[in-house]
Amino acid sequence: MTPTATSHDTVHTPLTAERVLAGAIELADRIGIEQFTIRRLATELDVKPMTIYHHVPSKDAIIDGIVDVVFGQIDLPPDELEWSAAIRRRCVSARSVLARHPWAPPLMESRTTPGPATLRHHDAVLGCFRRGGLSLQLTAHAYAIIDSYLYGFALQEANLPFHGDEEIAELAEAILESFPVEAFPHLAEFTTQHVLRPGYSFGHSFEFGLDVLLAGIAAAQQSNP
Amino acid sequence: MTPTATSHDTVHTPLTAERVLAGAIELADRIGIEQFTIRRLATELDVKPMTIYHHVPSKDAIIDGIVDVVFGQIDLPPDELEWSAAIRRRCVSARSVLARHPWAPPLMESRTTPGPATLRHHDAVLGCFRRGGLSLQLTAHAYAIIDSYLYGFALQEANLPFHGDEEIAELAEAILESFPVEAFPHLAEFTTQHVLRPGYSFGHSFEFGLDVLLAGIAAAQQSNP
DNA sequence: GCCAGTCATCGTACTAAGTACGACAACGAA
DNA sequence: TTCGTTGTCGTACTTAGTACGATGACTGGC
Repeated sequence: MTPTATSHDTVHTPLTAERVLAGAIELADRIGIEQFTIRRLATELDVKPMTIYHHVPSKDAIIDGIVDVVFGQIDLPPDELEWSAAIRRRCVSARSVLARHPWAPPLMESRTTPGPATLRHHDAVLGCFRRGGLSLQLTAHAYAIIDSYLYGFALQEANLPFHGDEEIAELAEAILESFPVEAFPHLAEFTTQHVLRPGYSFGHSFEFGLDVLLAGIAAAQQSNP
Repeated sequence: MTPTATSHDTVHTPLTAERVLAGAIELADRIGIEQFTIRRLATELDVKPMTIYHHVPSKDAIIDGIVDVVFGQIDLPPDELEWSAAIRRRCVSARSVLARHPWAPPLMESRTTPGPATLRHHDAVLGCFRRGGLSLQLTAHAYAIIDSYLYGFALQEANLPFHGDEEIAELAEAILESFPVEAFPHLAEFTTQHVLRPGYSFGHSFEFGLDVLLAGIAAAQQSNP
């Protein structure tokens, strides 16, 4: 580290809050939120740790910020579609966004200071239900159950400890070997006869459940006009 | 701190792994998982930090352990009930358990080394679906969507930043004041016309959504025998 | 072209937390 | 009594968040 800049270094454009957040997301995606530290982020951004604090006030503010960025990545329900189709689109988009950021699901609903993209997102979803003719009461139920399902599915999907057919087989065998088959017969059956069969994918259930919920909301709307 | 034991101290029964886990749950319930540290737990248990490591190998093992304890607190689906009623009971029980332990929802599905109560729980739920006559395929969908909904709801409920009518009003006003009403009209309407009305409770939506999902699964069972 | 002020960057250091290592004391069995 | 066993703890190392203040580069006004 000579005091004069090493000549081969490309001149860095000054760090900004946006670059900090973008780097934070990239790092969290790669190593997980547990391993995510200011020091590692600094290395990633090619600066020293304290430099980061000139652009964001704290690690917590970074978490707030990246959650808002993720909200911004989710497609809003398109105005031109009928409400249930629009919400469906938004949910499918959200699931794919949350799958790209496995650290996000537990955090999306835990921030007490929502950012602008978060507010815009909630406003758009509420507006979609209302334009579809749902009462405030039913809108509340609908939003609560749809998002519960969405975040819960994303949470489970993000925590699947495998990402391919080989890994799933390894893990399943490890768990199965940890207890006698007679102790948990249904778990053993389910694992060997279904999960380990080719073609199994947890994600296949997503649209099934989503459509059940949307149909249930639509039915409630009919029966209570 | 004289080296000889102060005479008025009641003699401590020796610490055990169970007492460590029980204390950990109590502490996490009280101060949250973020604030939960080995050092604080030691103070709580009236021992020094390193004593804890004679009964559990690491903080991570404590997390594994308390998650398993929480699984053990959830009622299993009763054998004598029809499958959907039995699953319903189990879900209602789970929701109330998870509400008592707000730190738990994000962790329940993220452990790679499930404990005995966790395995027993999953085995019982799978067995309930199978005894009800659901195919393995439908059982997989059913379990995935029911648990997504359950954990998602618990996650949202655990993260509600208010716990009474006054707090909710405070927070809502703080959020509403942070932006012009015209910017997010639906959010403003929803908050002032519904959330702030007496009698609103997020939790009221739980059984509505749960019943929609159970009915959807039953319908799928009929149409594909 | 010079200078003072501004601003991004960073070095140092403090505090909190997880936990490895080994000392020590209390207690039971030989 | 003695020795081993077992639970308890003191010390200390490492990693992490971040407060404080210094430093160097860059800028607008002269």
